[in-house]
Amino acid sequence: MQYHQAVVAAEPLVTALDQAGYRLTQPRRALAMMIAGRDGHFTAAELLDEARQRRLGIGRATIFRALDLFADLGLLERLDLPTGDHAYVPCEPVHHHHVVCSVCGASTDVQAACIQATVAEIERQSGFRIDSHRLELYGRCPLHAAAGTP
Amino acid sequence: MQYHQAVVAAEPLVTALDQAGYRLTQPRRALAMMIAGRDGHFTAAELLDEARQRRLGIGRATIFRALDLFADLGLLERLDLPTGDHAYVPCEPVHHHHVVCSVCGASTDVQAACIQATVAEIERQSGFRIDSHRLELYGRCPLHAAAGTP
DNA sequence: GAAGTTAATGAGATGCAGTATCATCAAGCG
DNA sequence: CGCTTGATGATACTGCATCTCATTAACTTC
Repeated sequence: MQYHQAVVAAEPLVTALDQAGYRLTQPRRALAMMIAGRDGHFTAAELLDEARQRRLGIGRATIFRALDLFADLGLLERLDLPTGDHAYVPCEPVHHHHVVCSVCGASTDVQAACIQATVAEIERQSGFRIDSHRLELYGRCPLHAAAGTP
Repeated sequence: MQYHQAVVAAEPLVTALDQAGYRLTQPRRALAMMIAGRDGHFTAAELLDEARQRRLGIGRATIFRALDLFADLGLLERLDLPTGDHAYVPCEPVHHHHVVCSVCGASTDVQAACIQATVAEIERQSGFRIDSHRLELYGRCPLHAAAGTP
C-alpha cells in the first residue's frame, strides 16, 4: 500500500490543454487518465507499458510528446532520480520541490520559502548570480519511516 | 576563457584508487589526468572524444567503468543538467552542492550548512523522514553575470 | 626477477530512451 | 457535411550506456 497523496484528477490536465489551444484527442485523454491514476512519480517507460498492456494503440512518440506538453504547461515536472532514471511528477505550476519516498516511490510537493536565504548565501559564497535551482529530497514517507533506518 | 576554479590534480584520484585496493592501470591513470585537466563539469562523451583524438586506445566501456568507480569513491559526482545531459564534476568527498554557469559551463562546489534548517522544515511539512537531498543551482559565473540578465 | 592469479581491458554486440520523418487520421470549425 | 490542419503512429534512426568474453597486464608470491 502506498502513501496516498491527493490523486490528481484527469480534468485539470484536459482543461489545461483546451485552454492552451491544444486539441483534446483520444490519446491525450487516455494519457491524462493514466497520469491521474498514479500516485507519486512515474516514468515514461511505465506509461508505455501501461498503454501497451491495455492495447490502447498509443505510439511511443505520442507519449513523449504528451509528456513534453504537460511539462511545458507546468502540470508535470521532470525530475532525475538518484538512479539516473527520469521520472515525471504531477504538480501545480508554481515553484516548489519534490520529496520522494525511496521505499514506495510516493512523492509530494513542498514549498520551501526559507531556501531563498540559502540561495543568497550561496551567491555570496560563489560569486555566481543564481537564476534557478532544483532541490530534490529523498527519504521515507510516513508509512515507511520505520523501515531501514540508516 | 572560462571562470577558473582550482584545477584538480591527478594524484588524489590515483592514490584514492590505490588505497581502495584497485589496480593502477594505464587507462585509469590517463583518465585521471584528463579529468584533472578539466575545469568545471564534463560529460562522458567529452572524455570519449578526447581519448579518441589523442589515440589513447581506451575503450568506451573502460571510460564508463572508471567514471563509475571515481563516483563510488566520492571523487566525482554525477549530476543532471537541466538539458537532460549527464555530467560529472570532480569534488571532495563531503556533502556539498554544485553551482553551474549556464553560459560557459564552469562549476564550483559550495557548502550550504544553512540548508539543514530548510530540510528540517520540509520534514515537518511533509511528514517524510529525509535521508538525502540534492540541490543544484544554475546561474552565471562572475565572468558572465552581466550576460542576458533575465 | 620470473611465474601465476585475477582484476581490468577493449572490441563489438546489444539494449534502451528519446527523436525525426512522413503518410494518414480525426478534432474542431464553418 | 466537408475542409483545414494539428495530431497521430509506424518506422527508422541516433546516441548513451551496458554486457559479454577473449585477451592483457597489474600485483603477489616465491
